[in-house]
Amino acid sequence: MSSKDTPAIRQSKGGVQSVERAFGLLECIANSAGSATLSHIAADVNLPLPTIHRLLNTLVNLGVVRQLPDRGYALGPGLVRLGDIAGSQLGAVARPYLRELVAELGESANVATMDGDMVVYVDQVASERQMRMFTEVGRRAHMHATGVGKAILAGLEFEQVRHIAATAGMPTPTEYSIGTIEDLEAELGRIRERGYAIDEQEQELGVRCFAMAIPDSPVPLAISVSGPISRVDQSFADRAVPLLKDAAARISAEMQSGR
Amino acid sequence: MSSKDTPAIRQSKGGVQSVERAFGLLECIANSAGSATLSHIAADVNLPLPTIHRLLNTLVNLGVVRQLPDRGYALGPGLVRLGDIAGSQLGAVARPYLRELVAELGESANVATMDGDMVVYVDQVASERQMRMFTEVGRRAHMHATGVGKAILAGLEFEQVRHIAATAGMPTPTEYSIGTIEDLEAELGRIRERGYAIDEQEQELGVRCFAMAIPDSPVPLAISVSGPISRVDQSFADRAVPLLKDAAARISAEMQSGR
DNA sequence: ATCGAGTTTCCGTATTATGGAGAATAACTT
DNA sequence: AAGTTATTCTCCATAATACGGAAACTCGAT
Repeated sequence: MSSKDTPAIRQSKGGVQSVERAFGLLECIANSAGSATLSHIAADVNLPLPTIHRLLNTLVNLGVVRQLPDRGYALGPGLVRLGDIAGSQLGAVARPYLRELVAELGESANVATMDGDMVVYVDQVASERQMRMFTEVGRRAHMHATGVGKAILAGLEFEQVRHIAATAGMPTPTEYSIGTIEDLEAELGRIRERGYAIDEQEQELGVRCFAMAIPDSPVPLAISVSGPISRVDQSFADRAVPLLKDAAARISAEMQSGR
Repeated sequence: MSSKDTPAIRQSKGGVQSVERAFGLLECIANSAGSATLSHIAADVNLPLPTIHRLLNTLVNLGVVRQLPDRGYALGPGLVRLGDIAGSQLGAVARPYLRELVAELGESANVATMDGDMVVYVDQVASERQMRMFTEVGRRAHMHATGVGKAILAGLEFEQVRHIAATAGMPTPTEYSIGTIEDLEAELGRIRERGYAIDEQEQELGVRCFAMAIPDSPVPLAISVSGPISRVDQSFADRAVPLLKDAAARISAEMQSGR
């Protein structure tokens, strides 16, 4: 999928164009699943070949792009590192609060963000229980089928929700999963009303999860606690929801204030 | 830990300095756990304030850096996205082969690359077993203490191995871990001889792992299968090693051909 | 061996990033 | 609260830097 509307490279005034161009190239390679040849890139971004070549060379030297033996270009391991750190730093703000949640509730707690049209878990504090939920950090999942995802979606315009559902699709991991855009819309309404999302065995059978979006977050962010339905019942919810709400508010405050 | 030897910003000739500087700043923020203020950054990289400011502004506009309300700077979600794509693209080539390995052997399989002086896991296919190994994608670990790390080291010059061990250090996570450069050298010899690496409870007690480097890879890459010692025994090895070898060869071939 | 698409190097030009000086804003002090 | 200092941000003349046209080169195909 080369691109939809040839975003070229956004040139905001006051910006350093070499840098903007460099990231334009990265973006372009990212969209060109796998490798991209020099001329293929040149077709996408509208720049003369020597310029692109010089820029790419610089990126290769930095380890951000790697050059394949067939001279194609691909994203390099340097980006993996930076992205990983970026993710963990996002999660770092929330971690102490997750710890509190786990300590008070005894079930695993997560933070996730939206990346593109999916949720990606950026941090988790696992419960000490023998049987516990655990979600790999970095794992990506469909938004409509997770508590955190639905919590984030509830804060978006429906137009955007529709677009996300369209591009990412709406698979149903379990028989309880939401499968249609209408059902999703209705569910998001309920979430907005009550202020938190419930994942009722929608992601995995036997697992219930309560999730809440972090208000006014610079990036979309949500936290959740989850565990087996046997333990995570109504009385659990009664204890969990106020704690979640409190944690979300404090995380929000801390992100606002910088840190 | 501001930095060890103030790497400043590496200025390789023929490179675009704005871009090199921009990544220098990202690197600097990455090292400054969490946020970094403008002047804090200025102390690390040796550049005048206005220059840094302009560069950071550009990065903020690109979504690669986010500015906190207290004017501090932190890595942004754009990097999470790029890093994630970079990782999945590295892993994408290997994933189908990992799937095969998991299907045939029933234990988790991983791909990792070397980034700087550590290994970073770029993809994993987890086994279906209840008790299973799992390694977060993006996780970094010391090279001498992991199967994949040792497999990669075995393909390097000893001078380089020595340098990596010196900069990264040689901690011993378990009593079986390799703790001295001499032992490591000897172990690498054995690995070269037999063609694959064994992690014998060196990373985590109770876990054994067989790893093999991908030959002639554009970036250092290795794959592994790992699981509890009870299941991952000699008869497992007999089945696993040929499969690993085959997978490594096919991944190598596919990476050579580009795409 | 010849061709041609794609890639890389060269180098004079002027566009682009630069950083000193200073205004504006926030933080700290009395 | 008002004064003081530290830090961040804006301007703009300067020249250093990135630019891109043209040409050399590499590789795969005929």
